[in-house]
Amino acid sequence: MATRDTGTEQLIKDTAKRVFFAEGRLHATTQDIADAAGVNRTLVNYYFRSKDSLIKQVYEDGMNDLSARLMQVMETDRPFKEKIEDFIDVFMADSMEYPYQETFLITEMNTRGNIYHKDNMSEKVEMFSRQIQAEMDAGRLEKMNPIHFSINMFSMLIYPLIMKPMYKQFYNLDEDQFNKLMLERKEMTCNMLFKM
Amino acid sequence: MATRDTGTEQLIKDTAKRVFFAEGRLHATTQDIADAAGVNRTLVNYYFRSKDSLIKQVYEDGMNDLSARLMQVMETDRPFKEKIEDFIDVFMADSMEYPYQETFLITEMNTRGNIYHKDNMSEKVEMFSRQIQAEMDAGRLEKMNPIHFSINMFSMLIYPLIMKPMYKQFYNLDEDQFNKLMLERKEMTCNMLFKM
DNA sequence: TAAATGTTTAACATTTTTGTCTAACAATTT
DNA sequence: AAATTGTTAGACAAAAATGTTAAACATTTA
Repeated sequence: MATRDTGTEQLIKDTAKRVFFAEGRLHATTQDIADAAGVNRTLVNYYFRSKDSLIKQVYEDGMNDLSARLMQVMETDRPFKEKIEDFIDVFMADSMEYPYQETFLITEMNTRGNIYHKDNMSEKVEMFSRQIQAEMDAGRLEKMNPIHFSINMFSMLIYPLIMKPMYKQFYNLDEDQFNKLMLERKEMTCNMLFKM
Repeated sequence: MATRDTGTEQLIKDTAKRVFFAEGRLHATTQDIADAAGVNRTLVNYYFRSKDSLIKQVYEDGMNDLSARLMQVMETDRPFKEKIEDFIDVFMADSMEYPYQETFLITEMNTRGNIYHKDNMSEKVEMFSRQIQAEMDAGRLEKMNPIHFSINMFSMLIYPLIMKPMYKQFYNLDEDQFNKLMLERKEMTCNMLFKM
C-alpha cells in the first residue's frame, strides 16, 4: 500500500493542540485550526472525518498525556522529595507550553460528559497517596489528608499559568517577567509543600 | 413609562451565568441558555440584542464581581491574618457556587482579547502586595515575592474546584465527599499560607 | 374599557460553521 | 509512461446557530 504521509494529519492535530492547549482559544472553528496550520479546511475532514472526531482525538491524547505525566511521579524508585522535585521541573515545563490542556479537558467533560476512561488511573492515584502517607508517617511531611498534598502541588503549578492574562494585566508584567516569575515558582512550590 | 419587568431579563442573565460559571459549559448556545432558563430563545435577542452583547455583559459582570471580591481583601482595617481568613471563607463559598467564573473570563480574553479595563485594579493589587510585604517585614510571613503569596492563595482555593470532574473521578468521590474535602481546604490553605 | 405600552411567541431570514463531492494534482508502482 | 493510489483545493450542500419581523398576548394607564 502506498502511504505517502506528508505529515499533514499530524500537523493538523498538533495545530489543534496548540490552538486549544497553548492559546486557550476554546471556541476555535475548523477554519481557525486550518488557518493556523496553513492548510485547506477540507483537509480537516479528509483526515479526521469530522470536527467532533478531531476533538475526541485531541481529548484522548490530552488525557493520555496527562496520565502519562502523572504516572511519571510514581514510577521511579527514588527518595520521595527528589521525585517531586523532578516532577515539578517536568510538569512546569509542560504546563508553560500548554497551560490550557486541563481547562480544555474539563470543558469537554462538562459539555459532553466524560467519554474517556482509563480505569487504572484510580489505582495509580491511590499508589501516590500511599507514598505521601508514608512520608507523613515518617514525619517528613506535615500530616494531612494526602489528597491535599497533590491538590496543592498541581494548584500552585498550573493555576497561575491558566490565569496568565489576568496576572499579566493586574501586575503589569510582560512576557519575560511573567515567565521568570513562573520559574521562580518551582522552588517556592517545593518549599511550600515540604515546609513542616 | 410603563416598565413591568417580569424579571425575564435578569433570569436570562443569571441563567447564562449559571451555565457558564457554575456548569462550565463554555460552548453553550443561546438555545441552550434559553432552554436552561425555560424561556423562548427570541427573548435572548429581545433583551440583549445579540449573543455577543449578552456575553459581554456576563463578562463585565464577572470581572466586576471579581474585582469587588478582590477589593474586599484589602478594604477592611483589621489584622492581616483575620482578613485573609475571612476572605478565604467568602471566596471559597463563591467559588464553590461558580467554579468556572475565572475560566470563562480567561477564555473570553483569549478569544477576543481583553475588552474590559478597570484601571484602578493594578493600584489595588499593589496595595495588597504592600500589606503582604509589611507582614513579611514584621516577620509574620515567610519572606518571598508578595505576588507568590496571593497566587498561592488563589491557586489553592480555586484550582481544585475547576478540576472537580477529574478529582471526583480519580479519587472516586461523590458530590458530598468532594464538597467536604473542599471545605477542609479552607483551614488547610490558611495553614499553608502562614506556615513559617 | 380602550388605547398605549411592554412581553412573548412562531415563522422566517441570514450568517456561520461544518460536511461532501468532484476534479486536479502528485507520487508511487508496475 | 500508464495505471494506481494518495493528497489537496474549490465549489457546493447541509446543518447549526444567530438574528429579525410581525402578530398575539398581557398589563398598565388614561
